[in-house]
Amino acid sequence: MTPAPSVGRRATSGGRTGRPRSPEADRAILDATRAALVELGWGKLTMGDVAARAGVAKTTLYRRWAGKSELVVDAVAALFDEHLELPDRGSLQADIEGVVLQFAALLERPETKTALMAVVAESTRDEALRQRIRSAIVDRQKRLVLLGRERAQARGELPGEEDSAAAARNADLIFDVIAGAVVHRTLVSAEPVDTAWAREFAALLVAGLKNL
Amino acid sequence: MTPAPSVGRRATSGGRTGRPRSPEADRAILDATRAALVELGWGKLTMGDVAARAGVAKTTLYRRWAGKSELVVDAVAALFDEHLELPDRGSLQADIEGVVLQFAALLERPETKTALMAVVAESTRDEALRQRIRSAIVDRQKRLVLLGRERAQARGELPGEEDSAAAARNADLIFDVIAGAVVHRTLVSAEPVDTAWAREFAALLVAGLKNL
DNA sequence: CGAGTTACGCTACGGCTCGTAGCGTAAGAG
DNA sequence: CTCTTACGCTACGAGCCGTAGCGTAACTCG
Repeated sequence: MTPAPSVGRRATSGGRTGRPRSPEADRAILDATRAALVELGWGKLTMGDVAARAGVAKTTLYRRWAGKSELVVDAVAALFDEHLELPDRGSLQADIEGVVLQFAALLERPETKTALMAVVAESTRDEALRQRIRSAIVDRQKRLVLLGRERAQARGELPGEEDSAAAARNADLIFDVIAGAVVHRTLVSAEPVDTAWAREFAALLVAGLKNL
Repeated sequence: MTPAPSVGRRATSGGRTGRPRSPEADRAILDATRAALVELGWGKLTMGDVAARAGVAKTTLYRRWAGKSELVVDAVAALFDEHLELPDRGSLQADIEGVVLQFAALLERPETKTALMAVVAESTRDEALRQRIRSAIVDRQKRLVLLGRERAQARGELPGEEDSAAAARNADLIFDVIAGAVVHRTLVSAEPVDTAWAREFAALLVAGLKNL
């Protein structure tokens, strides 16, 4: 959980004087942002519109977020916080299917569908935004991959790694394969990620991992 | 090759009367679009700026393309036309490495890097744009996958498919895995796709395909 | 060659969004 | 009660959008 999505941070109850920022405003703004994404999509979403929906002055938005990209990242990051977990389903194959379906469920929401690619595109020219996306969204996803591999190794399905650098590289590879495939299927091919697809994909990946 | 990137088509030399559209203008506009993408990125690229660079009136752009998205799709599609091929490297593993490096080389160009994700994001709310991207870019990529699989089957590295519907599903799966992984590695993880990564990825995929 | 048709360049425009400044007011801390 | 910071509101210059209108250029057909 991000305690304060603001740009200039403050300790929540630590010494700082003056009027505190309204937490209700934060919630209202992020809710309004998600609603606007659903109705308008990334392209037609404007700061003024979000402010109006949230019942807040436009200047208040700019006091907390540098622009549309940062605002939207925080708005969708909250969804990732709420909906990402990895229950132990007993086998590597089943765990992968689970995480795939979970990624897909998030990506198929109209809010995230229209927003994620857009902010990533922006981030190719904005290193700070890239870092924000990484810490707010990407790293949270990657944790599931690391957890899944640990479990598989504990079950004896996968060998433990000798070299820790190679282990890290391998985790990055697996992460790019899983997340990339789901994203590409959903947004580029525009085909649904259903249980059948998840099963075939997981089978392919497990076969690869066990026979490397 | 797209003979005419215009919206309203005309037969090139067929009966139509009136002044023909200037092919030099087309080239100049698409060149200017790519140059503007390199310098400004998707977000700050404007139609007026492209028109000025191309030495063309802004109205001329709008006579041919409905908007920024369509223009950029055609501009980057030309790059895919020029740089996509699949020389036979003798093995499935080597062919995959080749196609991965080729995708990556395209994605790492500043023009495509900033533009591809952006237009895909737009396309989630614009079916016509989605089709344009599909026919101008995605289908061209997918051909390489189909070709690579045929070769592998001819070499005896992969079994021939029994069910043609299953074969098509499988090709889609492989395509999403390859393209998705490369895109995710390049744009989200922002790590380079070098020969080492390509080798590891190809090894993983080949192991999966052979042991399904 | 002349008439018809389409493309082009140019100018101008209303409309929208951006991001900021300035002001008076509200809400906590000491 | 005073200090400090957040808030709402208004207003603004700037930039871009997409289109209309006009005169001119290029090509086809009779």
